[in-house]
Amino acid sequence: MRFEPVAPVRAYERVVEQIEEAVFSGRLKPGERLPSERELMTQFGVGRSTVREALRVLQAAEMIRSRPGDPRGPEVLAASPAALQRSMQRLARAEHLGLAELLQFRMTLDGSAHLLAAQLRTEDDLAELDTALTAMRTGAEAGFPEFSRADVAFHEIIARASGNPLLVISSEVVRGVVLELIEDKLAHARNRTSLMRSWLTHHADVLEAIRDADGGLAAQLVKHALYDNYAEYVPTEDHRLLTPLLD
Amino acid sequence: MRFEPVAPVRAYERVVEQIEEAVFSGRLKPGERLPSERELMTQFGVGRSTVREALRVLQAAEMIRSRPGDPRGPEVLAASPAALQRSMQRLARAEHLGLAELLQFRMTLDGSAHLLAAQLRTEDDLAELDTALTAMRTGAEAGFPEFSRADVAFHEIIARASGNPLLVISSEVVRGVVLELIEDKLAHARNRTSLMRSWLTHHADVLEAIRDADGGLAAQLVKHALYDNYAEYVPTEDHRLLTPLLD
DNA sequence: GGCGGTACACTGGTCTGACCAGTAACCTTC
DNA sequence: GAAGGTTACTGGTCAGACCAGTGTACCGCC
Repeated sequence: MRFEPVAPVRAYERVVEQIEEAVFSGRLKPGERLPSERELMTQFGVGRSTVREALRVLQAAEMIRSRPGDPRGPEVLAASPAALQRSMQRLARAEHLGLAELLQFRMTLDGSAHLLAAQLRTEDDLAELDTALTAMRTGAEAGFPEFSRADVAFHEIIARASGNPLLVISSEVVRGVVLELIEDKLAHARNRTSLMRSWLTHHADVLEAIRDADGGLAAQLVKHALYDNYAEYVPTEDHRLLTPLLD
Repeated sequence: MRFEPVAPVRAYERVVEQIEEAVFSGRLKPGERLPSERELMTQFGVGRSTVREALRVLQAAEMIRSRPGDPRGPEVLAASPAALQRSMQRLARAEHLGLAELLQFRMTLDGSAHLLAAQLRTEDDLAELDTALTAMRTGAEAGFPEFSRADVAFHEIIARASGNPLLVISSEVVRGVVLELIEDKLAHARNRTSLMRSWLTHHADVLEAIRDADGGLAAQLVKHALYDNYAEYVPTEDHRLLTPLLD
């Protein structure tokens, strides 16, 4: 017979639990409001500092948002990958994750997303991808930020067509972390224009493959595209991490 | 010319930023201690409640841990995927992620990990996998928890051999979320023994494939193993999400 | 009656000061 | 030197206060 170590339960933790439970169970829907801190403090029977620490934790988890002066109280937020993204960013910084690892991971995720998307895509998805591609073409002339937005949209449609929200979120998260790592290198206009041109042709090919329901090809294309466009920023000794994914 | 929306910067946020920066830059290493709350409050020039809210945020991010009474102060923790796991768990609950999506994601991750591991594995990795497999054999007779531990170790060695910490962490996280979802269904001893037997033979095959550096085969095997063992818990209408990954 | 502006009640953010239970190191005692 | 008690400090919690800011209801003006 073995015993478990006991950990004292803090008051603010129990407050967090109750509010969390209310949100997860659906009793509190996004957009609805929590009672004010002073009201919560009487309902929970704790001091205001305890309530506030609980709200801070929930706010760090991106579950609520409070604004001073708003008489309606703290707002319950819709679930978002923002907290996940922050956790991953912190981990990437703390573990000193290199571009190679991130790129490897993104090639994996995007490859699978494309594979699945090619086999599960509907006609609506194809139409959306068409409009996203033309948006990229016009965006390329308007400037890098516009192009980038259209590019993100294209990727997101594919990830969504894969039927897996986790793929959508993870690619988005990793994409953000990667861009944060190399954004200074992308600052030069020369790199940008060649990058945009390259991505445009690649995306057209990918769309073709997805239309043909050729998942293997689509996955190949996107992995090669990522490699071709970003490998130059990866230390040469790390290339061996990437190449196995290309066959 | 466009303007950015301004958001007031809270005092506790600036405290968080400074401590975070000290940890990320390496000035504060894991195991080291922060000054006490009362000391921090004079150093930052803020009240104790502000310091405490900042520490709460950092604690929610799994960066520090504080224990009442410890005169050495709050402890700086090593980077861990715990926060990531919590974020993903919350997201899974809030988005009502089903077993199908989670399993699809895990098949993707583990497949890639096996593919990479087969091509990048060293002799040491193979030796470790050998011992892990025998540990599973003996663990299977000792009981489910022991077996489960050895099983996790096996997966972790493979993930580590893939050279990608993100794969290690993500599989671990998703694995945890999946198990939480079906743990009640695994409670029956009958299910457990057949599960253990099934995993043992599968793992032996996988080890073979990895030894032969046949990444494609290893990936196939693990995806099929996951499908065979868990698909029964997936609603039939969601099977179409999984099957495209099996070819 | 419609419309602007103002007053007010209330919000969250922060600070101060206090008390408690618990820890770990020190210091006594044998 | 070991055992046990003392003590100075820790984090957890509460109470009460002040401030800048917000949304609304009200009121006077046109």
